[in-house]
Amino acid sequence: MGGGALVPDVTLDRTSPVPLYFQVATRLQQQIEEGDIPVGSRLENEVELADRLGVSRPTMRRAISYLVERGMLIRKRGVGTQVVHPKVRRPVELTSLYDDLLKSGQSPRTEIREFEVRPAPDQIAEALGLPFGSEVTWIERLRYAGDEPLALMHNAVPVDLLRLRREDLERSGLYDLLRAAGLVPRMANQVVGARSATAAEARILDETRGAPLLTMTRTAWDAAGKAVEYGSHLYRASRYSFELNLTS
Amino acid sequence: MGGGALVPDVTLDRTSPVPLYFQVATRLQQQIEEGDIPVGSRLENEVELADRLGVSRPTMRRAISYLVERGMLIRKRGVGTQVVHPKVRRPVELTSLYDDLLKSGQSPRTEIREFEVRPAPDQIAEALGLPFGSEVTWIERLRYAGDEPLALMHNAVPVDLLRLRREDLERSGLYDLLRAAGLVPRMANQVVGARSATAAEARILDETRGAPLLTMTRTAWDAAGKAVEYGSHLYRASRYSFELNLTS
DNA sequence: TGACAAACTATGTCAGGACAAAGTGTTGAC
DNA sequence: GTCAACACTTTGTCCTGACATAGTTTGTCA
Repeated sequence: MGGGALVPDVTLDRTSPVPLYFQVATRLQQQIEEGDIPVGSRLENEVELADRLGVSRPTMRRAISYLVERGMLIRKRGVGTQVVHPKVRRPVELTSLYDDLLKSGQSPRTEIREFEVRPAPDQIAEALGLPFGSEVTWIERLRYAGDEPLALMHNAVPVDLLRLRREDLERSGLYDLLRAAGLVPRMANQVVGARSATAAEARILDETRGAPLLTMTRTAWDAAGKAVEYGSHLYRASRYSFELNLTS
Repeated sequence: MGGGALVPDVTLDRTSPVPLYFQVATRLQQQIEEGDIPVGSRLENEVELADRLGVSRPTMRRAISYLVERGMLIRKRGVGTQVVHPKVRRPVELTSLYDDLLKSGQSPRTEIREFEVRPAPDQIAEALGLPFGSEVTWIERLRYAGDEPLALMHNAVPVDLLRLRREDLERSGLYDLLRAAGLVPRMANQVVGARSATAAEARILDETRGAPLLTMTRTAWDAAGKAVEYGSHLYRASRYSFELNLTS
C-alpha cells in the first residue's frame, strides 16, 4: 500500500475571513517547505486528507490545485499527488527594478533627470492605446545601486490616470506609486534586447562608448486592461541581468 | 437592469471526452475573440448563464475561471464579470527559438558544430542537479534564420535521460526531441543578459568584434522536477530580442 | 510461467444547494 | 438636502453526493 506521506493535523479557523481552502494550502505549503512532507513523497489521497482535516473534498482539491498551479505538487489520475523538487517554484512576477534591488539587499537611489507633462510621442501613445497627442507624464531617471549608476529609465504615465508628483517619485519607485493609486499593474508586455551605448548614454551610465547595454521596453496594464505605464529602460549589462522563472 | 451581454447559445457535446467546462470556456473565448461579446461589456450573471447553457453553476464558474486566469475576463464580487481589453492574453510560454522562428514564418536551419558525450563541467552539473562528473550530451549549434546566423547555442542533456542522436538533431529542434522522448519541459529558470562579442564569437556570428550580444542561460525541468536541459545561448542583438507577456 | 482480464485506487468531472460577503442603488429619517 | 440604513444583485465559499477514467495490482486461466 505504501500509504503516502502523513500530512500533520492542521488547525483551521472557520471564523476567519481567510478562505478555508487557502488556509489548507498555506499550511500544506509550509510543511512542504520545511521538509515535514519530503520531496518526492506522495500525499495521502484526497478523500482521506479531506476527511482528516475536516473539510470537504472540493475544498481539499482546491487547496491542492493551488499548489499544483504554483508548481509544488503534481497530480496523476489513478496514481496520486506527489511533491516535486523544490527547484523552481514561483513563475515570473511583475516586479520593478526598485523592488528587485530592495529584495537583494541593495540600497536603490534614484536621480530624476527630467520630469514634465507633455504630449506622448506617437509610438508611445500607440503602445499605451491612447489617442495621438494625449498627455503623459514623461520621466527620465537614473537609478543607482550603491554608488554605481545601474540603469537609465524613461517612463510615461497617462496624466488622466495619475497626476504624478516629483517629490513622491524621489522617495518611492514608480510601481509603488501606481499601486498606491489603485493602478495595480497586472499584465505587461516586455521586449528585452541589447545594443551598444551611445556616447551620451555611456557618459551618464559611467560606461565606455560602445559598451553593451541591456534594453527593456514594457507596457503594463491593470486588471481591467487599462494601460498604466510605458517604460523604456537601459541597463548596464556589466551590472545587471534579468532572471525569469517560467512554468508550463 | 442593463442585463449584460448576451452569450450566444452553444452546442455542447456531453458524450465527448473533452470536459464540459472546457467546451464552454473555448466557445466563450471564441466569441470574445470574434467580437460577438464586445470588449468592456459585462457577461450575464453566472446563474443565468449556467442555466441557459444547461450546465451547473460550478461548471460555469470553472469555465469562467479558466478565462480569468488567462486574463480575458475579470470578476468582481457584487458587480459581475467583464471582458477586458484583449491586448495581453497569454503569459510567458516555455518555447524554444526554433518554435519562435517557425511561428514567425522564418525558416530556421541549424548547423551542428559540436556533438559529444562528455562529463559535465561542474557548473553545469550543479545547474542540472547532477553529481559532479556525470555524463551529458554536449552540443554546440549555430542557428540561421534564412541565410543569416542568428544564435550560437550550447546545450547539455543528461545521457541517463535521453540518448540524443546527431541525425535527429539535424532535423528537429532540441525541444521537439525532448518532448518526443516524454521529457516535457515544464519549468525553467532563465537569466538574460548582454555582453560584447569576442573575436571568435564575432567571426562565427558574422558580427564585428565587440558587437553587443544577448545572452541567455537556462535550466529546464519536467513536471516531476527532473532537470532535462541546460542551455547557454548567444544571440545577435541586432537580429533578435525576447518578447515576454507577464501576468499578475 | 505468461498474458489477459478483472478489481481496486486515486484523481477528474459534474450536479445542486446553501449561505457569506462585497458592491450598488434606493429609500427614509433628520 | 444630506447621510445613513436597508434591500438587492452578483460573485465567493463550502458542502454532499455521484459517476467517469486512468493507472496499478491482483488473480485467473491457458
